[in-house]
Amino acid sequence: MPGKAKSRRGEVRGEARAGRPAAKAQSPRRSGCPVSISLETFGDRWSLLIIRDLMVRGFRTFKEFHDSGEGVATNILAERLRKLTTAGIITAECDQADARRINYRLTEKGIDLAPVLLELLVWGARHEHTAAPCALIANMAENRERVLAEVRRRWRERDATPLLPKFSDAEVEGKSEKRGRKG
Amino acid sequence: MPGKAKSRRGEVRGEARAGRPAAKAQSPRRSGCPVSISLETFGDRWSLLIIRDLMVRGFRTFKEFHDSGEGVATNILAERLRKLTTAGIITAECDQADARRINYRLTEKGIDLAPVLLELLVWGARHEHTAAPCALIANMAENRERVLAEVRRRWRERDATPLLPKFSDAEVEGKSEKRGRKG
DNA sequence: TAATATCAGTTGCATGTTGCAAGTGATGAT
DNA sequence: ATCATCACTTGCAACATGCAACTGATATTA
Repeated sequence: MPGKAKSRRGEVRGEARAGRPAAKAQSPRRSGCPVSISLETFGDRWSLLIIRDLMVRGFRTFKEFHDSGEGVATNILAERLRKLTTAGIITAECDQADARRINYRLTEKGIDLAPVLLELLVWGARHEHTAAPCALIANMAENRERVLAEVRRRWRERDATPLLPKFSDAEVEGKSEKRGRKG
Repeated sequence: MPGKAKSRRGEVRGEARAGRPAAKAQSPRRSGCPVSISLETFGDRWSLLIIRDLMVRGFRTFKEFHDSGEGVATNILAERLRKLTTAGIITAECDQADARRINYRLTEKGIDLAPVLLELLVWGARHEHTAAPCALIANMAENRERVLAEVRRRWRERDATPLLPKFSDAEVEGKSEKRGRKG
């Protein structure tokens, strides 16, 4: 079972420190705003990249996430998978064919993050230098409903075919200025 | 001018450490994925909350952000405002009527994050215990285009009327289980 | 004009988080 | 039996965060 830590530092802490992000549900210092609460649940970089990889790359396992090219540390990856499982955004199940492996999957709650990921994708491709093909992203931006429906269909049917490839790292430098980009 | 630090720790660092999120544009370890790059630009919790406050609460000043009820530290707030300015997501201009104040504003690039924030809001209200009125969020979810158009209109016309109130902290506990929520 | 308050930060330091690299235990392949 | 693989755990160094006090500039008040 993932995340079965023998002990955790800070576990015996008293009251949560004022101002520190309330990672635990019972922390008393928490805004009631849905955006704030969402960010507490999954808002860190690595969690969102795990969700991305599950959603659009068809990844399922710890090793696939680790080899995504983003440079995540194994202890952080393990910790995020545990947190996302606890939050009910993903599930973990042992691979029947290979007991070493754990297969992760988005839950209903998790797949509902598809619109968030799609908007991040569209924004990033429009405003930053990326390795994403312009035509591909433009098409996704024009057909949001269709893309989201397809994301959901692949999730429902456990179809691991990637919706997006792994974008090369090396292509980012040297791309021309984006149209309309300011600042 | 905001963020004009006398000195910054880490500024004389050599090569960026492998695996550390590439906060600087020239870092060599960066995925080409738009989602990953977006998260590097503004993906941390406090940055997103600043953008939220500019976008839907009509906040403009350092003090307003600080008093948002989220518990942000002043050094972190100052740092995030500087980074968001550098990234071209917000601008800072001195208040003509009061030279002590700096008024922050979303840029074109920044207001384009409205769909991301709206999806976070909708997801959070649907899947977590929040203090947001259900009818209000349901209405926003049903009329995404209209809400986004209104967000843009208020931005364009520098209309600081809040689109959303500050949700109380105290209401989060004790709300009934959300419909359809699992985990 | 002097005293006080406000604004936007800065600072030093303690604490928490992140990430490296080595390592572990269970399992599968040879 | 040996080796490789998978999903982690571990100890520790480096970095990030946040507290509380503080600063300089500016506005308000007496």
